[in-house]
Amino acid sequence: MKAFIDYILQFGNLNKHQTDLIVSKAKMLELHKDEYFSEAGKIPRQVGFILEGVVRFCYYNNKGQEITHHFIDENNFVSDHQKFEAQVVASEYIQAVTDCKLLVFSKKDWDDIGNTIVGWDNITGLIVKNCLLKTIERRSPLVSEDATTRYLSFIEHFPGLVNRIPLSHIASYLGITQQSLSRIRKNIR
Amino acid sequence: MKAFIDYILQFGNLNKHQTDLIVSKAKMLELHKDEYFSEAGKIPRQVGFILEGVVRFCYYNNKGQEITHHFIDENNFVSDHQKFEAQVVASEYIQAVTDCKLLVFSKKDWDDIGNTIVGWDNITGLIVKNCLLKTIERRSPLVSEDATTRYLSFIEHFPGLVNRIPLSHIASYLGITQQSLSRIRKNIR
DNA sequence: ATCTCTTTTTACCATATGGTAAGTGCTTTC
DNA sequence: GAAAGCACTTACCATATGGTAAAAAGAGAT
Repeated sequence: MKAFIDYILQFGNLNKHQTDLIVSKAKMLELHKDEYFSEAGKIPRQVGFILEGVVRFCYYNNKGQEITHHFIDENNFVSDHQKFEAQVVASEYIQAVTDCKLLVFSKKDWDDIGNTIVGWDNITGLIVKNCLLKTIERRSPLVSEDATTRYLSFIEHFPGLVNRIPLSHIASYLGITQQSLSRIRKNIR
Repeated sequence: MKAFIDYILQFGNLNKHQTDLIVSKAKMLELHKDEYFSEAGKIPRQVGFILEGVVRFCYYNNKGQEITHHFIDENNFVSDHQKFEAQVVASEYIQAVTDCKLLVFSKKDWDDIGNTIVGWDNITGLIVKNCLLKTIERRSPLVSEDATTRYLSFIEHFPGLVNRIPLSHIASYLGITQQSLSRIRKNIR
């Protein structure tokens, strides 16, 4: 819980009274491996903060292939945020890659916090911007890299995740086949 | 100028008095093809709004290759925004791909607007978020697509830009060689 | 018009990656 | 302990893309 508050305080100042309010709204949610946090075709009902575990964002392209385009691990927010804020149906899945423990906030509680704490919208705005920027910094360079470099970039950007995520998901994230990634792993060692 | 105000009003309400203030701070800037709007190693001094023309964001990778990772055209803001807000040196270039006309704001004028207009930070926050999201939506899918699909995606996401941007820049953006792109163009028609 | 410079297209071969298929190893279940 | 189910690795061949080089096509200047 401290990690959660610390995370938020990076983006703005809040007093004890305010952080207590936030914490009081948080519910605990456990997800088993492969369970969904939110699903395509459904309205995202909550914002989460990962205490333990890893989730991935994925969608299906027009060939029916499942594309993983983002991973999130401990001490980060997880949310299909545009869709959550607008309360409209999502077009992608957020799925637990490992068993997970999260703090979650319902839309109502999230809005309550915003209506009570002056400056909360500002803080969450900064957090969202920060997450989007990190996503771009990780994903965008892959476009111009070859498969081996992509894998090395992945290791650099997600240190500690390589051994916790199935090879097939990493390959999908990197835009290569799992056979290719397996071959690359062999060549590297 | 109307297009500029209309753009801003998409993200929040402002009265005539407020929009007049904003307009009064805007300076006109013309860039010739290939001139830089901001440069790696220098602090970005201004935020721009493109009235005419196209710019690109590019950097050099560790092999010395120039990588174009973003295009911006008419009626959009252009800014190395993180670096501009923090007033720290940039690590990439923003260059005019065609002759350009822009409205620009110095850091001081930009801050003045923020200190005068209540809610301005909120509006600019939404604009930045919106731009980042668009960037991700355009760039991220390329990772998992083959060269032909990338080119078709480009045409879809940047309609009207294909004929205004040199082939080499588009190829770089798509992470393929210009020879490959030329071959793909031939195969498509 | 001619020349120069830039941009785009072709060609040829080398190579990385994909597709299909099978094999290995690990974990779970009964 | 055998069977079954996953995850990962290998192998083989087909193919898309890269690298090098040259030719063709445009654009601009004198």
